[in-house]
Amino acid sequence: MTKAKQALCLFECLHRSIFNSLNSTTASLSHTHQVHAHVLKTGVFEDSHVATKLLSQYANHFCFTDANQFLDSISEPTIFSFSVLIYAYTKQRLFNQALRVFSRMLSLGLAPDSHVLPNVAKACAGLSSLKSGKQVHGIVFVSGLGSDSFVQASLIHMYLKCIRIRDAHKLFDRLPQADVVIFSALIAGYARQGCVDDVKKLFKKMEDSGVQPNLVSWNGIIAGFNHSRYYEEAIIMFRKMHFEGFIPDGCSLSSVLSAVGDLESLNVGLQIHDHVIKQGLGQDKCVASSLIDMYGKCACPIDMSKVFFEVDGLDIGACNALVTGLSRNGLVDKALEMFRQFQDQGMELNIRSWTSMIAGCSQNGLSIQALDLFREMQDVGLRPNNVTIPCLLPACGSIAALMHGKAVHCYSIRTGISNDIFVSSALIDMYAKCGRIQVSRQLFDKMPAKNSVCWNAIIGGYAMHGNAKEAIEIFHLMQSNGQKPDFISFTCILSACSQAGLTEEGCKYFNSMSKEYGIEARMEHYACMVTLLGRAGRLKETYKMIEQMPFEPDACVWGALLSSCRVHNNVCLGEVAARKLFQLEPTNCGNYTLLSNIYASKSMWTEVDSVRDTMKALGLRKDPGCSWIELNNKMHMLLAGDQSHPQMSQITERLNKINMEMKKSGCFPNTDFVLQDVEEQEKEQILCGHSEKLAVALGLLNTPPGSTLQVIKNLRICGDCHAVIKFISSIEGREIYVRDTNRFHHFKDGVCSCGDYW
DNA sequence: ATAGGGTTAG
Repeated sequence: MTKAKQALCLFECLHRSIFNSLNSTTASLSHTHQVHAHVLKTGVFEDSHVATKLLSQYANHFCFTDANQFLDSISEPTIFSFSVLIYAYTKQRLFNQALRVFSRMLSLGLAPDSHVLPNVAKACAGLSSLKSGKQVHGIVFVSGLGSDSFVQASLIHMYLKCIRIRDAHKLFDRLPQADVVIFSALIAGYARQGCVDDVKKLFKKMEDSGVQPNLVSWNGIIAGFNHSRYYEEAIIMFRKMHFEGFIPDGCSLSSVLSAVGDLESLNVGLQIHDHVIKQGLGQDKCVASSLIDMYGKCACPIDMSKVFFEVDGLDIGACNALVTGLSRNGLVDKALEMFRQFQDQGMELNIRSWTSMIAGCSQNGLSIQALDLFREMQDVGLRPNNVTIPCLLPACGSIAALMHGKAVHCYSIRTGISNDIFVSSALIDMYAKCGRIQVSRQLFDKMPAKNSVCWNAIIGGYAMHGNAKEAIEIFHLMQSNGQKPDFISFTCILSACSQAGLTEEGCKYFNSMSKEYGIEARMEHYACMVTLLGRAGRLKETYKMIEQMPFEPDACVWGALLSSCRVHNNVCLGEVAARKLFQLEPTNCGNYTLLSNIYASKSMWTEVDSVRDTMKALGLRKDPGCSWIELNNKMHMLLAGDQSHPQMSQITERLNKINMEMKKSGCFPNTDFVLQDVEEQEKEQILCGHSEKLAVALGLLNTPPGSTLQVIKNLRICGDCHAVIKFISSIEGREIYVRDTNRFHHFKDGVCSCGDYW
């Protein structure tokens, strides 16, 4: 053998070993780089096999920059090279990039083959881009590859993902013969649309054509029904599959568990959990996530945590399910703790994680925290979407953070999600809670499509503002527009009637519920009726209604009665309601305070002391009155009697001045509202310290004359404060909105929108 | 190197 021949042989061996070393999918990145360098030196990269191998290695390592550079360096890239890159991009769900590579391939005049087209169709499906999908279909048509079964299946799949089930079916009907893969894809597509009958029909057709469904076919149906919220159907199919002798795998179990969770069927959930254990699928990430989700939805936080801690390693799905489940079960502090722990552990939290935590805070009264998290989320580079926004907005509404709410509204417009039905309903509610009912109405009128949530949002908004006329108008408009009222609509309309003192109207609507609409009254409707009748002073009638309720009244109903008794200072019924409430919610301070205030209004100081002693013995402290005002984008919180605000001396000075003015014009402080056994002068002092007055004074100090003020209070507005704020609105020429626990008070020119009825 | 099925935010 000549030396040259030996060298060539050696080179070939080397070449082959390099080639083989890249066969392993686990070849390290540095090794790939070494081979790349070697290949560049020796020039063998013109070998398309080596080029393909190198490209796929880079793709496996997510090194798309290197892969693209390499592709650029090849003088005459083959269709293989492009194919590999498109495949890798599709696999990484980087569909846009996959399509970009494909169009580059086309521009070089390379004709697509039956291998690359399915991946391209898959990228279109992944993007749900019907436009690109149709283009690919056109290319398939021109290329004459339309009869390739892989290509056909991928096109059908693309149309299904783009919710073009008819187009998919058209292609399907043209197939000479469909195999199990095609049937399964189409059936799953129908299930995703919730077309129960079509699924059954196709299933029969499949069996008639002699095609046997397999596990994947069943899983597609179960997942599809779960996706389209046909939860019962999903469970029925799971049972059927089991009955047919298929052993459910991780895919079947995760889908069916999700459906079980939404139905809150704990017993079924427990059975399926047994199944999971039997199959040894406890470590499957998706199964674990849906188990956690299921226990969370079935109000079993302990079992939920157990599943979470039994899974090895952290999985984003499981973490998100845990955070959601904890908040859902009122353990929002624990949820926050876990959320921070995940962050500390370097977990890469996604938009769902943040949205879930924001929703948890928002729904559990932690409004400020929700707003902080929203900011923090954007700081780490995540963009809120059409789910995040409706989760955050209730927090803005709850503390009347109008500036934040407006910013979120602008963001929704910029990102094109403001027409989303959930987003716009949440905006309507937020503006109403921030006192801007006219803005709510404008948004409502502009909505292109409305569901009951939107109608209820605007009716509820009007109710909160005491605009019963508008609320009733919309309630009827809703029906003439073909939208049937649901039980929430009635809660809104009843509360509107009760705010406005429309007692007879309210009774009429209440009676029509079951008679005309077939909606049985729920707890919240009875609570509204108690408020409605109670406020009108018809306390005996109210009590009779409670006694005749078809189910056991809850604390809301008794609480409504107790509040009415406080309004009319009815000791006898108040004691009855309070006794019930002390049993139902022994740690709710508000109930003790109300009873004590009823006694105090009748100067029954011994009884007042006795209630106070009970509270002390239970370790309870009265909820302090608390008001908020948003000034220059910052929320200020003022507590009754609290002196700690930096502008407190100015506040006091301003209030004293107003007091003098009032006395001059013949108005004196109404010390009946001080429910303590103290001297008259001290009573005046106490009234001056009420949080709503402090907040209004702070607003006067920090805003230009004539501008509108808005205050929210955690308790019902005090009668003296109501009188003082009316006076302020007149002498200062200001519109002042005060939202208390029940409704809005709109003070203008010395009168209040509630007509002094609240 | 190519086609069908999974979970976790409102």
